[in-house]
Amino acid sequence: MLGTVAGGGIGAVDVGSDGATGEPVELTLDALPDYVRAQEASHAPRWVWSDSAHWLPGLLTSGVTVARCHDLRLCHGILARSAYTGDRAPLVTAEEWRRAVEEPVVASPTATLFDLEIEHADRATVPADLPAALAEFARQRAALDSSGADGRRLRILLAAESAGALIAAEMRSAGLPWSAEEHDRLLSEALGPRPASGMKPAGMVALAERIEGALGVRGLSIDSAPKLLQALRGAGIDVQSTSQWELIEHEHPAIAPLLQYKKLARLLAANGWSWIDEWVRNDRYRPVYVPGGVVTGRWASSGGGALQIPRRLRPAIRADAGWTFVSADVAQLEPRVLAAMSGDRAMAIAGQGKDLYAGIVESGAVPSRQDAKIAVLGAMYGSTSGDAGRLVPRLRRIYPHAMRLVDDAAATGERGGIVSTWLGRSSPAPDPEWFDLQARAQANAATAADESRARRASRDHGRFTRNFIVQGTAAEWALAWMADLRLRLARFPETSGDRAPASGSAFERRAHLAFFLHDEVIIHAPLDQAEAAATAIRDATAAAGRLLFGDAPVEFALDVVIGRTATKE
DNA sequence: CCGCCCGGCGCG
DNA sequence: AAAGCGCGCCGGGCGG
Repeated sequence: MLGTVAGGGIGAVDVGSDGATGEPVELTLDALPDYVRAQEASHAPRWVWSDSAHWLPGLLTSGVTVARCHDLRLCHGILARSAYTGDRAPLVTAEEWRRAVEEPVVASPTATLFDLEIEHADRATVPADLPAALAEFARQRAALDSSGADGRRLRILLAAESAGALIAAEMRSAGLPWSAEEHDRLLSEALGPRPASGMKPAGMVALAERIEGALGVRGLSIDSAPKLLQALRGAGIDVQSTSQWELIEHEHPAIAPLLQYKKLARLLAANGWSWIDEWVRNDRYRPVYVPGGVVTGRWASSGGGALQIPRRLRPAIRADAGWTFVSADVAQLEPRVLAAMSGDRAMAIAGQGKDLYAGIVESGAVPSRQDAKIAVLGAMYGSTSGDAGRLVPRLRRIYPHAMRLVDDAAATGERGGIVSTWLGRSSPAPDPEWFDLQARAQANAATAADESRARRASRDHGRFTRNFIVQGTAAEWALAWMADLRLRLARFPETSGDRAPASGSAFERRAHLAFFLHDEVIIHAPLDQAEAAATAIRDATAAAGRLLFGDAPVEFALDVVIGRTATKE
């Protein structure tokens, strides 16, 4: 247990596995890293602290890593909302911890970008002092004890969520190896050489001229959607918006250069040269990962768009000399998770082997792989029209258990109810306006418009809860996967080879996690540890499946690639 | 001038 | 004009 004490020092208390607390120790901030290092060496406790994002960056900067923690902020967020929690009342009424449920922490990227001092991570989030931490930990233990058999799943979820907080901080500390040179080369190839600041790259200027010529307009502001729309319509192109999926339907000489222009404009704005200047230092990109930042339990990110790096820039992810990447992604994670949680044997069998969609085609449900994909995504997202609307009912016949689970989740959501993931992360209730809308539609004075608005809101929320249980369970599977993998990698020997100067912590001197994207990890590994890291990923995949779903016959198929650039496919 | 919303598009 | 979930970020445009 770690917390601040009056006067600005640090207080620490040993917490036994039975929850018994020992004598408090008082430390100065400077003495903290050595204290934590010593505790790790002697008995590797599970550190209980207010907020990993508060405590860990400074420790990592000092070269200290911790094996396990219990993150009170993240765990409060789960327990205070979970339908699995027996008695939530004491947590819900703990006012000072409410932010943990209401708003995920988004660190200020500018404040913490290259300076991982503890002071900078000290944002107003949840209480960081020792008495508050002790009180909250006691509430959380009591909440778990009141949860009966569901407590087992919640405990797994809390451990996985807390491990995710460690991984997020460690990955930020390590950074993603990134070649600014390769990035610049890719940009120049697409856009032309870097222009003076404020100027458009030559590639975009040339396309703009072609677009103006084709539309018969001079001085068009292509970047202004209203002006562009007006110009398109003026040229006889009957569109309602300027989005690419609508433009692509029309035949006109302006369309091709316009679509190309939009691609380049996006690349320049989101990941152009100023992105490199802002986010890449010493061959490292250091995004802020936000564990639990999405209601479903997925991570969010803040700063540089870490979870939206375009595929075409993947070649800029470049391992250090003497190192390589081991990249792995899970094929069709979400449908596999759905098969497991619903106990749908037929769907599980379709997923035996690499490609679940091919298995669905073999089952005879649909004629082609593309149809299988549309049908499965449609089932999980709640599509009712188009190809998906036609294909989903076939799935309902062949995989009744899987479909029943998501259909029930949707029905619950349409009524304003709450659904939960496999391990017990629960969906937020609709806001009061939603219930107002439903009540108004039920009233005697309700108009047809009231009823249709209410029905639409109801369906919208049903699609949200339908997807919530699958996306959320996939997210906790991924957390369990990474948590297991992280501890396997931590047992690798430290490499004796040369290392880039950016390295600070011990975990960076062996194979370590460098990137995570929902169903995909990238490990940065010394060349001689790459094969072992690949094995660790495969072992972690099996372990995560067992931890969540026991002996259910579901396979989680992996694509593993070893190489110095982290390209996919 | 600032904050906010929104269209649009990148990722899963 | 998206059908069909979850995000973050950008620039334009608007209201204050």
